[in-house]
Amino acid sequence: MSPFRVSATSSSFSQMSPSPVLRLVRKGAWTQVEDDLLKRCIERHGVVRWSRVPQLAGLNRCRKSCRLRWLNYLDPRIRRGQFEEDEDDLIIRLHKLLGNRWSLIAGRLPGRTANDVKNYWNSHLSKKLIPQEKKVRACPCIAAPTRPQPRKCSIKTKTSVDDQQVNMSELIPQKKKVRACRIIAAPTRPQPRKCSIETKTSVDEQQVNMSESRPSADTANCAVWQDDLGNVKEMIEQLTEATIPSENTEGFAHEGLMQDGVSLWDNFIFDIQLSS
DNA sequence: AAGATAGCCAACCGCCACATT
DNA sequence: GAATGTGGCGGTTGGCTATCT
Repeated sequence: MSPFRVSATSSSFSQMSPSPVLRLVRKGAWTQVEDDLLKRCIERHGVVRWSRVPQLAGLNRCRKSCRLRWLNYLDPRIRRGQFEEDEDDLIIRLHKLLGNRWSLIAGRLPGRTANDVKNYWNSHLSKKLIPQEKKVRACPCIAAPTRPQPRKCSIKTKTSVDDQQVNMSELIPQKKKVRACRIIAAPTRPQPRKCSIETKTSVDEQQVNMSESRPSADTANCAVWQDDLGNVKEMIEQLTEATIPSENTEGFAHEGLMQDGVSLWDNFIFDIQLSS
């Protein structure tokens, strides 16, 4: 496969050249030279607008590629190497609470990136847990969706659509499918973004819609999970304090949970309170 | 030794929320 | 309010490597 592809996204045009001209953007594995250029650029300018980085660094890469490379590989704070047992344990427990919110989970693991955690989960931990999960699923009272799944609602058909998505599509008119899926998923997840007044309102609306569109059994399960989340902040603090020394979590890890001076956990709890 | 298969992981893609124009 | 730009996220892909037959 050629390392060059025609970028068809509008963002790729704008970030690479002032005029929206179709051009080739390099893709695929990064070379040492590219790494060096990107590193030097970040060292010199700091993390400025990612859209400017390719130009500043002299890289023929899109902004997303640069950002990803930095965040997942070049950032000196990244810890490489084997996951330790306590990290395994923490990931498993956090995943139980948060689902596939990899960035949040990674935020509690100093030096680990969301991509690392996700890959590690998919290749190691999920397999480890399959036998346990089967046991749980065998019990009808705790069956399947004890919590709504995080967003995964593209109209695009997939080969492996799980039962839940099928049910959902039956409940929701085709036209509203995409939006409605988000509505169902949203209140169950910590919102990593700033919580504006509009956002709060929309969460409230989401709640209403959720109760309209969800089958009663699911609603009951939702309620169970919300109860479960009642002490989530406390639980996670206990989890991380027990596993990761606090001085480690203060710096890198905690940064991941802060946005514009607002703790994501506070938003998370706020959203949970809204939805209960 | 060689081909097939499985596992890992870096990178890409599509989507979304928010900010700005 | 609509259009556009941007940053960020989770899911998925594809290439490389290790292991198996």
